[in-house]
Amino acid sequence: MHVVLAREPAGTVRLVRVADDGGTPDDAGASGPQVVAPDDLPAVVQDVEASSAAPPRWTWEDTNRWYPALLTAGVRVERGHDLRLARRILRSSVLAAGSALATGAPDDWDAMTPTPPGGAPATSALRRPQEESLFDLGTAPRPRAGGGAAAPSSDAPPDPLVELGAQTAAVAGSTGPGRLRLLLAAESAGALAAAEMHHAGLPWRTDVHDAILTEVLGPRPVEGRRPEKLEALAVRIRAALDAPATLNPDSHPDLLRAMEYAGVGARSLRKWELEKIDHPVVAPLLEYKNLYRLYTANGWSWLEHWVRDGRFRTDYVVGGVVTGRWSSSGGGALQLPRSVRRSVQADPGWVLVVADAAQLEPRVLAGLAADETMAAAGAGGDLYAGIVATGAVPTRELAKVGMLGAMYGGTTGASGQVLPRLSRAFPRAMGLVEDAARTGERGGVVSTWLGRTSPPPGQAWDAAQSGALGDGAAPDAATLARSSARSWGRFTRNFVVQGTAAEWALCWIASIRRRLWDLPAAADANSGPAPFADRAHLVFFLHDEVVVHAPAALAEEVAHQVREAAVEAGRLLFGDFPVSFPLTVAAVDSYADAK
DNA sequence: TCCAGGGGCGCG
DNA sequence: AAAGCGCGCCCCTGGA
Repeated sequence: MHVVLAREPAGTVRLVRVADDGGTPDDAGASGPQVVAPDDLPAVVQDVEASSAAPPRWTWEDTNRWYPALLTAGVRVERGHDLRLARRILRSSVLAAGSALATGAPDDWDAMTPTPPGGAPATSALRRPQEESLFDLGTAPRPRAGGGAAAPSSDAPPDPLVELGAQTAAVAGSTGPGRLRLLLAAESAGALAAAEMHHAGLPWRTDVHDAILTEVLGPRPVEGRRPEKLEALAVRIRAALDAPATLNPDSHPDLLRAMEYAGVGARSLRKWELEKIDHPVVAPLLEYKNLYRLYTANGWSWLEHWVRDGRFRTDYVVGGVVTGRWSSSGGGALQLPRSVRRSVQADPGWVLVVADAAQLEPRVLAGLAADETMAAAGAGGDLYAGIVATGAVPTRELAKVGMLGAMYGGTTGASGQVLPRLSRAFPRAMGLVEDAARTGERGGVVSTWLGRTSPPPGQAWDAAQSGALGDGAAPDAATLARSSARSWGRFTRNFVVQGTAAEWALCWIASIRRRLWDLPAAADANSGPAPFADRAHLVFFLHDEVVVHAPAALAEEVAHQVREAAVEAGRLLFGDFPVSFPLTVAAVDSYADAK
């Protein structure tokens, strides 16, 4: 059953129960719309959640518009339906292509911008790029505006009841109602998990982070100056180039000019290119770039702006990537460099259970393509070793680069060379990605296993294709057409794999959060705010990897549940097809100690 | 003074 | 242009 939350003009909230088939629920009893004041909502939600035989699907226009305030009040819900996310999927899915929802003109739902966690409406005008540069006032990655359990804003979207009806009809009339239902449920569960992870935050030891920075960069400098290790390297760079003290190593044009003058022979400042060059400037320059990156991206300024009260919080953007992966906004949460992961530490008496899915994408491809040979190669735990064991390729490294090339569209080097052998050994899996590539090259769309569909190429792509037509077309027009066609083919090739892997990961995380909630609360443990203060809970999610913060006594049980969740995710997607999804799981004090 | 874009690198 | 997918975010530059 759905419980739809609708904001009324008076500021009150109306709860309307809707059966899963779109009708009126037959457990009439207490049903009928219920109107509550916003302040009373958490208690009402809690009550419904506790008294229902099967937990209802809380249905709202945007999870972040409602759920953060519930969490702040200590209320957690089991299931949700995020209308905004669901609509985005249904509008473009080929499975629901004929539905009224998909064929209708764009409306306010399509124009909706996601609400950041904390509930404040997104006011894009407030978001401005950085206004200070590194050495005048110090880097300032800007935290989001907002925060606090703001009342839902007044720019109400159209009626959520109407929208739910349209979505239910679109799914029911689709060519894959089961798949779409699972996809929408998983996407919505992801939205709940994302809000919960924002609420809980990732445990972050400021003192440990500071110690790392001080060791690598030297003490924190006063504003406007480089850290001493960086400054020393700048001096060495200038010396190696015989350049004046005015040479600013942060200025690429300056640096390239000085390097050209010194006869270094580099065309760019990319790391891989510098590494090929034999010149005294290379070593200090590479080290400078390395430390500079740490200083600017994850230095003291980052720490000040993104870590509060021992927790790092980012805005997870569910479905922020076209393929269905999440992105994040704030703090570069999905790019935390290994060098600072030591700072992620469990609270005293707690542990971090870190799990990642081994070779997720090729395994997903095996399931997608129903390639039993490839699935069997993965049965032993190391898919690449399994591929070697079939005799398809001689080494694990070749198996790995070959599979990556197949999924990304690589054609050159070792990965291109082993492709024919992989195609012979695994015709179904290789055939599936090849078909996806051909479809993209023609300008077509492809879909993930559960029905998320790729966007069609844009106007520039169309123009490039038609530009190559006709006798008068310039030769480079044909080149452009071919290269953009191939490029789009690489995108669609990867879309089916990356997107289905994201679906597996959503099912995994959905299962994990449900299982964790079923574990016993720890009587004497206290970590962070309710409702997770005494319970194991998710604190980080990175495409194919999760971190759970758990009372130490529950470490083994959590690890077990995380593994069971992976099995469940595999079943949800691929039923009895014998593809396995093994995990690497570690219970550690510090994130740096995993794997 | 503002801001889009280039170059670069972190993560999966 | 590394050899190919998907991102966020840093700095600086240079034109408006």
